[in-house]
Amino acid sequence: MARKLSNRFFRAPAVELAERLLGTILVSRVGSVRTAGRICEVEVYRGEEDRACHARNGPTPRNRVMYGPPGFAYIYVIYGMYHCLNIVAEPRSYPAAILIRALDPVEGIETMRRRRLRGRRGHGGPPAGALELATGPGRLCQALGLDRRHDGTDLTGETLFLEAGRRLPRTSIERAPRVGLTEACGDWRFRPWNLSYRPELLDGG
DNA sequence: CGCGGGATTGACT
DNA sequence: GTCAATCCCGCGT
Repeated sequence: MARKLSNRFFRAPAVELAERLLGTILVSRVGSVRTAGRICEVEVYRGEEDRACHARNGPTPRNRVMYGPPGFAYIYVIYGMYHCLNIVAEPRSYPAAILIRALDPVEGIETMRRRRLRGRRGHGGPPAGALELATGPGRLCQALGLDRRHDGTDLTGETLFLEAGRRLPRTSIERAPRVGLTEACGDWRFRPWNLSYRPELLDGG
């Protein structure tokens, strides 16, 4: 059994935590089923001054978890039909979170497939293209069975937690601007706070 | 209380 | 490449 990461792991500056999250295994135990994937893309949202961060206008009912201690899940609804999972970073009262944008599935893959099919609009027939299980923040929440009820979950608990994985060398981490931001974010739009790696680096390459 | 918009996705031209 | 789905949030009134 892999080592579950303790609260100590989360106590790091947000960008550093984002680097350390890459390559770890995110595990959910929802409905007594275990599903897990290796984190391969994350994004940093940090501080009220960050115009892309949900805390940009101060504390609200939605973002309250971001103002709490690190190591908790901040989950919100987006576009009325998807959810996004974040991991709270930085000390209490400093709002910051790491958006989990993509996983490489490693466990419970049939469950993930079932949840993704059930979650599709229209409950339609077979997918036209390949069914992406956990690439994309909305998709991975579906695959892991996460929704608003898991907002505020302690990531050292039994429902949603991390297991140690391979720590990536900093030089193998790709840095890019965050995805999906508008010009209203000003220069914050271009900060290279999207972190990812090429999965083949962990497949033996 | 109304209204604009969103850290997305999937279907379609 | 375009565009609709779908609804909660957060702000202005």
